[in-house]
Amino acid sequence: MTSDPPRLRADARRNVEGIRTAALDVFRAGGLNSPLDEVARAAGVSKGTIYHRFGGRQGLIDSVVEELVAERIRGIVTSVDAVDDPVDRFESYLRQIWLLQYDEPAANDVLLRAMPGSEQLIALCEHASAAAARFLDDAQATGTIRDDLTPDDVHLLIWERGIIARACDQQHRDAYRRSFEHTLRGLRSDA
Amino acid sequence: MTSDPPRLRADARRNVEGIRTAALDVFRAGGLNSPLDEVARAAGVSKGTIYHRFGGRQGLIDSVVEELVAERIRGIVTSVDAVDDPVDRFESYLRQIWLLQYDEPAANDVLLRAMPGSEQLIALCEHASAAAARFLDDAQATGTIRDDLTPDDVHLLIWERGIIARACDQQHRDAYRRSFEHTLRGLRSDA
DNA sequence: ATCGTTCTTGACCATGACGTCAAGTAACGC
DNA sequence: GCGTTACTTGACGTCATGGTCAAGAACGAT
Repeated sequence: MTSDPPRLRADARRNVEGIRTAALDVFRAGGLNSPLDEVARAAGVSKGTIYHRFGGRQGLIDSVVEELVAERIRGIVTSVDAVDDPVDRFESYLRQIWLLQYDEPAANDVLLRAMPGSEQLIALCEHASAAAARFLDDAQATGTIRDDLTPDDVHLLIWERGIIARACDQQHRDAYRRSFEHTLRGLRSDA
Repeated sequence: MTSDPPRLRADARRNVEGIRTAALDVFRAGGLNSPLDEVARAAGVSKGTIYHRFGGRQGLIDSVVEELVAERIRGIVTSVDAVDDPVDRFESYLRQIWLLQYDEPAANDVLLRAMPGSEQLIALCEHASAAAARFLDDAQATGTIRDDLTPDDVHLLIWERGIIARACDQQHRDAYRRSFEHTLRGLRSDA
């Protein structure tokens, strides 16, 4: 199972590992569009090696994205799942996703991107979407959250926050939070 | 007054005009970051001429920005000024600015940018900011708009919308409107 | 019509990214 | 140890942008 393809030579294996590690660091810090040269430098390897081993950016992303963000997103879903009040649950889901988008450019890229890649990622996104729809539904049932709100709206709100978060070097976290609280309030039913 | 600097040669005058016109078109369609080569092509002139005549992008912008957006922004302020109800006035100001940002990339760039330039532009922005502050204040006086809202918040809301509008090729106008209505609702006082 | 001056041109350099490949290097099997 | 083959390298090609400048073209004063 480790040696499906004939098995790599020792230096190759070493490099693959080094590159993955470097990619985790670099992508974590700068998002999935960080220059590959930077990853190469961080791995102490030449750009060519990355292309040779991973086929290019997409291959590299596929190979690390799971480890990069899956846990974070799944963590949010399960931790939010434990919240009792349906409205709190819905709102804290959004808050946490929004903050994740601000704090982790890579996760944001994943949430934003048209999801080019891996099976697991698609599953992950569906997991999150399904959870979001569930949270929304429960919250609407209490009458506190507007019932003209659709899962697509939620999607859109996340997308928009992602776009804003990408420009975050120009905005402080507090301002970011303050402003999404406005939006959040707007999702509640009218008096 | 027309001939403060010694007066240009005929071809130069012709080109300056052509470039300004082309810049209006190009910037209108693609925002203030459109490649200067595109402006040059549209003006039937070489890139060098633009640099020679306007000193670069900033100079060119300075020379057309007034004509490009001032009227739109002033128009919004005065038209909104005529609205009776203070809350309507405030909200329709935001709606109109936000739509302007969607519809006119160049205006959006002006609203977004740290305002590098011209005197008149600074005056224009202060005019708009002052109006916004006034609208906010009046609206808050009615008790319908949250009174913890500051002019800075309004600024921020406009900035954020601008960032989103920049990515608008990926979003329909209706979705854009729908989502800013959520935010708008969130600016009202709690029951 | 001529000539000095003003203007314009487009080829040129720079930057920063992606992506490729011939040639050199190092691991592995024997 | 040594040859074979897998691996790596880094120089190179490309594209899209911003920006410059010497040399040639156009103007207009005389």
